[in-house]
Amino acid sequence: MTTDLGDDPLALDRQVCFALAVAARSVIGLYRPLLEPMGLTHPQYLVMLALWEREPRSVKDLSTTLQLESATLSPLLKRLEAARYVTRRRSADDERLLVVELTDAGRALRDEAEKIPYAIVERLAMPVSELEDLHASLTRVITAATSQG
Amino acid sequence: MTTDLGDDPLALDRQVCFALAVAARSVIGLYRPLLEPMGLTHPQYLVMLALWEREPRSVKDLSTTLQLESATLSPLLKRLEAARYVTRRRSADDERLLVVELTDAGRALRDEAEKIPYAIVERLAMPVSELEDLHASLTRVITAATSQG
DNA sequence: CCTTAATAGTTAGCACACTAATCAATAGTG
DNA sequence: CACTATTGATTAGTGTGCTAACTATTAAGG
Repeated sequence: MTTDLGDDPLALDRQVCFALAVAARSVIGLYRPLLEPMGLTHPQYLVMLALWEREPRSVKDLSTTLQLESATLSPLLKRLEAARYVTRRRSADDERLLVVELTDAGRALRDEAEKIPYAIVERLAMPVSELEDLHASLTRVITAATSQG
Repeated sequence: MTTDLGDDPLALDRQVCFALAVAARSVIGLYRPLLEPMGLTHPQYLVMLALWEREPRSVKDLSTTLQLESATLSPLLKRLEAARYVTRRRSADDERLLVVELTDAGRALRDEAEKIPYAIVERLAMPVSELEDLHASLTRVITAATSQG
């Protein structure tokens, strides 16, 4: 028994993957002008969010938390280090681990960043409840897609 | 009056942008093993979907439809041409326009692609109704984010 | 111990995706 | 008709994001 996806399963305007890709790019585009004065890209912002929550963290820890390959994080973290927002050093306990820590400048950036979520919600001009519904729905998709892709 | 976003507006697990980015990457990752035997990446697949719907299309047309910059599409279309799935030629009416058309091989690929949506829905193991809700929700976000970002 | 396997990061290479700059063709205006 | 602005596409440069191959460290087994 196959699922019924209508007469044209390849119709572009029905593809969830297309809507996901466009929505992600659109929303990230909303962050661009807000992050640019802080000298951050969106993925760098996500790393900073993780570090503002808990610090220090290893690359492995960031990789698990942000669902990014260490191959992606490596150069990104080097750019954050060049921007003087983080430091990178090997752990004394386990020299395989690279420990990422915020600098004072990186910690100070948090105050500035506090404004961003409000600015985004304002620009989206959507009820917060609908954003919460969307978030819950996305979480279910992530679980489904990563459980045994 | 400011919107109430709770006690920590920067909490990673509440960021819709984070959920959007992870969901998009996760779902696109689901397509990878299905598209790889066809020699397509996910953005290339979206271009093919657009062309299977209507053909020929200019780069400008694809740019509007897929919400991608022509700077992104230019090299992508050259790769699709190298793979013998499309042809590229200047329009006779308006030589600014580059006309993209499917080859026979590109058109034939559609039969193979028909299976993909069903394979994805099966892998996601989510009710189609919930995917439809998500799609509607994403469409509203896209409208909100692109209306006057 | 010593070999072997597992783990953590880095590097290289490919493919988006964006901005900015450029170029050619067309459209609009005096 | 000539001048200018607009439009459509390409190129260059930066920054993800992936896989695969590699190095170094640690853990596990005989």
